[in-house]
Amino acid sequence: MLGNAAAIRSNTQSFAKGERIYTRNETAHHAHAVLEGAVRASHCLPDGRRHLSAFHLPGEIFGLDSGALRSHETEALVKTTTLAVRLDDLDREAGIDPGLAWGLCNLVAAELRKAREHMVLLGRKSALERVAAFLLEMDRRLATTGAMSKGGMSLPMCEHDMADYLGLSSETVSRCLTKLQASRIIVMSKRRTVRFLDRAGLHELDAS
Amino acid sequence: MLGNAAAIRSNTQSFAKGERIYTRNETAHHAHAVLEGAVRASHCLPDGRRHLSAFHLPGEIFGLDSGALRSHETEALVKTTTLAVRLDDLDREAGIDPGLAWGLCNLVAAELRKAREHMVLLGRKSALERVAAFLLEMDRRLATTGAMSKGGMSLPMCEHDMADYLGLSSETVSRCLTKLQASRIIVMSKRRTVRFLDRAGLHELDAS
DNA sequence: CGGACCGTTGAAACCAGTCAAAGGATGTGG
DNA sequence: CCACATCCTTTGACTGGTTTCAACGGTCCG
Repeated sequence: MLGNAAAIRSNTQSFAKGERIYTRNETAHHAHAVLEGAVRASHCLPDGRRHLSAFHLPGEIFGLDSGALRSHETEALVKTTTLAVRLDDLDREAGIDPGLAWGLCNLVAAELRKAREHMVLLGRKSALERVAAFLLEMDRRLATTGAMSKGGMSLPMCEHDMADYLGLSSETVSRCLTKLQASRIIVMSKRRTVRFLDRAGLHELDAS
Repeated sequence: MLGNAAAIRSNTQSFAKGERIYTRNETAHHAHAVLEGAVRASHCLPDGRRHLSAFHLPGEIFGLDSGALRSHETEALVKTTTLAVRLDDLDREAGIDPGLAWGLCNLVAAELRKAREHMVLLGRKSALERVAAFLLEMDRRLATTGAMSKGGMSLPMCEHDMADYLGLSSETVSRCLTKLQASRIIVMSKRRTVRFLDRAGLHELDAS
């Protein structure tokens, strides 16, 4: 979807675990398509409170939602490679190629729908509902990648990141995961590895 | 911005207070530019909990963020007129006119940035911070319209709608507004009419 | 082997939700 | 123009889900 047009320069970039990809208020140079790994987009309040507005997983795109300056910062959660596309090329080509511009518009619109859905979670769901919804979301989005083995789904983020994505404290996330295991709805054999025992039960808890 | 191209049919539509503009799961036919009035976008959970993902005010656009089917419903808060643009025309013209497609893409991207900022509010701010942020947001967005008279800013939505937008209960919104008045930061002379006494104090409470 | 990070669990405090009641505003129809 | 019903707003008392604080064991990595 990105980088098909000949006049758009792209290159793969690699980021180590924890490495910053871009920072708030920095000039935006590239959009990225995640090839491998995982990325978090974080917003901080002056007093240090943090919120993650998105995770970006393989096959997904980020860094398009920019004015001239970045509104948030992004970091690699694990070793990550992206296909980086120069925004000035994209801007120029999108001004010429309507198919490209319209395709990008629909990508961003889909992103907006997801964001609005997440707002409902943040505004109206209980802690257990949020965690259940999160697991189902990750299951869906990781399904296409190598993160699903027979042992279960391997999550790339720590519980603190989940908490900041879900508007909870990390302790509450831990308690919810413990409760889901006690209810025989999931099992976590290894750290960050989740297997569903009762998917219908999860959907019921999700409440959406 | 919308409807400039000759081949795009548009017409003004009028909606009474409380009238539905479109419903969830309905086929999307039009995008709208608000000419006058105000619109709420609402999402409901199966058990009746409601969340408002956006208010749309004069000069703003909504209904672009759609796949084939609407993901949420929209209603007029007060008597509202919109410029309605046929989505099939838009789709066809955007496939031809790159300037149009790219302009729409940037509109949607701006919408996405606003949505992500609102997530921070929903995920990490206290009730008082949310209400303070809301008042400042409305002040900014209503500044261009006739909603600002010498008596203050006239809000088009009730406190229940504010609550569902901010992820609070309407009682909590009422208590926060009362507290802001007791602190001499705002005054509400008439229902839904707010005047700022201490704008710096509001920004301080907002915490962003 | 040591240290930082991660995850778990318990106890206590607190913020916001819920329930309830009452008064005020708005709009309708007689 | 008034009577009445409905919706909106405010306020109090209580409840409870989540956060906070703290401590501990486990894991990963240098």
